[in-house]
Amino acid sequence: MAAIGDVARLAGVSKATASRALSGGGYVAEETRRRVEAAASEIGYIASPDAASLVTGRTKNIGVIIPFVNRWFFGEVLEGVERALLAAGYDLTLYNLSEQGPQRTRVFDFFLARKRVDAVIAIGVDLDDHEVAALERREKPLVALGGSGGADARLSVDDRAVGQLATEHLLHLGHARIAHLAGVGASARPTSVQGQRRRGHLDALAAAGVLDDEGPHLLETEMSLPGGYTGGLQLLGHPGARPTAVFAASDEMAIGTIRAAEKLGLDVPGDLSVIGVDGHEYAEMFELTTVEQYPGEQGRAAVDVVMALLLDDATAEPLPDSGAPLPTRLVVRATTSAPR
Amino acid sequence: MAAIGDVARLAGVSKATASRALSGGGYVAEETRRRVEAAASEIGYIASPDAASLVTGRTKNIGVIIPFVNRWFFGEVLEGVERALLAAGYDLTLYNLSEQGPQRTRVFDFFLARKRVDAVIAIGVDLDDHEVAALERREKPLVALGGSGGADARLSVDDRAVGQLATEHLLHLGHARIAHLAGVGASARPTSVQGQRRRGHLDALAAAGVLDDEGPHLLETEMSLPGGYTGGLQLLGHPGARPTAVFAASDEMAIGTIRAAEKLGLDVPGDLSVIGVDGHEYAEMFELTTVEQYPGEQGRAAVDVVMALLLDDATAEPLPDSGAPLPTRLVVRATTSAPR
DNA sequence: CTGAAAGCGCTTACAG
DNA sequence: CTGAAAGCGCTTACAG
Repeated sequence: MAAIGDVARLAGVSKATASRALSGGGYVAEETRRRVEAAASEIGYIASPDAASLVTGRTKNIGVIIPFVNRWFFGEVLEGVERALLAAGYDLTLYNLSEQGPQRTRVFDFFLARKRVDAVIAIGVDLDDHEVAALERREKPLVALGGSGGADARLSVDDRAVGQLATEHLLHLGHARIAHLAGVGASARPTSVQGQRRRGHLDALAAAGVLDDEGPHLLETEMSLPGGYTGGLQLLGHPGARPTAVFAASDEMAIGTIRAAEKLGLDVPGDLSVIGVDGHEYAEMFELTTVEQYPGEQGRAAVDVVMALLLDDATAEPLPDSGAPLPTRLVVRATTSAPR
Repeated sequence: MAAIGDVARLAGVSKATASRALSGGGYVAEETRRRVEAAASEIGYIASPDAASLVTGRTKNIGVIIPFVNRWFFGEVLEGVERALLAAGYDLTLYNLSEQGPQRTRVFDFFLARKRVDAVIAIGVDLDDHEVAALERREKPLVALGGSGGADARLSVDDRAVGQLATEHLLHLGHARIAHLAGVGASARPTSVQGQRRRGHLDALAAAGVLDDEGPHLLETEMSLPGGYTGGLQLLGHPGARPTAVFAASDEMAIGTIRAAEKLGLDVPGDLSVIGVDGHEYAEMFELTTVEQYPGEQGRAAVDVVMALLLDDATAEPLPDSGAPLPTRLVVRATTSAPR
């Protein structure tokens, strides 16, 4: 188990000098540095991160908490975060958080409370007060991507504007009976992603004065493809005034809705227009009109902010991207058209 | 920054006793233990894992290397691993490996080479000699789930049998012109998952004597839904003897193929039977016939093996599940039927 | 530019 | 059952 003492001996210097040559700053003669490096690589020396952390207080490790790994948006963000972290020489410790429950508290009170990470990135999680407090006590920077609850920095799409834009697109095409398939919790938690999208949808309807047509068609369901399928069946199978358009809160839901429409013998977009949100990798294949966002980029941006926070420490430097919402873009494809 | 010394002082014992009371084994009077625990929770003490690792050599941290996070199978496995690890009190450090390239070597030579993990779980990765050597040098247990290359233990589905079963199902229904949509690299790397599935497919055809019908219809493509879509278009759009059935190497490919068939105006299963592999969460919605496997369980099983390896150390205890292939099951739904 | 020494926060023989 | 001491492998003032 090669330790730094071995390297030092082989190079004929002290451990202090070996340490400085290998990692720390400090002056080291060029010639000495070369000798130390040669010695290190000769015996395959790699510093123990634990020992280094113990003295520097830095772990070079970032904790990432994320509610799903197997939803497109979250998976994309995670890959973006991982790539950026790796490039910066950081490890990523993953905490896949279930909705609620004892396992979740365990993560905050036990895992995250230990001093093993330099900072935490929370992706799309709604932090409650207890959780924020648990993190604050450890004085670790917390950067959030979407979600809600106290954080040192939060990157976020303007989900209300997204919802508004999606619905405006449908209104613009001439639709009046527009249903919204929202994520579970949209009305209960207005600050959540799904809540904001729903809010924007209602804003657009209200602004267009179509709200009272015959009351809004709103349904909450899992933000997944099967969720969109069963929700779509529900929305479209109901007798009476069928909506001519659906704004689904995610592309996965939108694709499920399209499938449901097909199942019921409805033509998309002839009988029903469908718009989603995300820019999912399947969107093109399904010719889905959607409001795109760029989760991979978002992950990278979150890492940039973390790195800035870790550097500046107390300094109140303006953070990269601070303030401005993350970019989104309406992409019109073939699942939306004027109503018949 | 509460340290164990503070706890000890508050409880009126030595650091050694405090340590024993809190974590280590060793005898501690019940009354003393209570006092120490009270003191610890009073000041919110949590042991520094780095300091503990330094002396015990155990990090309570497992490295997981995985090629994708955003493919259903891999996401499921990852969630299963994460849950099991969390339950065991272990952290999960994620290494999302790109196919090849400098970033990949960096993970093996730099990240994994450090002493930050107690063991490594490799999910669906084909390790080359250099990589295996890099891991062996660190004497960390390596357990593999699928994939290939040296490992201390490998859990695996019998992919050859899976391919055979899928094709036999189609043969049994009376199909003779059966195409196979294989994963990229299936013929180049016969030991890979996609290679084994292809092998099993060919076995079944050969056994049934239909191989020479007019030569096998084989196409390699990305093991994703868009991959299945473009592959399906290719396979089905070709003039001449169109296959009456397709065995797709994954459910995502199968769903893409179904979509392609619909696009071409073909009825499934009337004009084309489709079978996949996985038991994807979308399978039911698409009424997809498939050979199911259980990635969440597989992840959990891999963790069990790691824990056994970490416990037994040198002991050559028989590992849980050792030998037997992981379970799979043919689930017949509505995308396969007898040919017209 | 380099070395000796102290110390990061724990755990673990070793005595008692 | 408990305590004093050594040590895990580094890094960082402090002298020189």
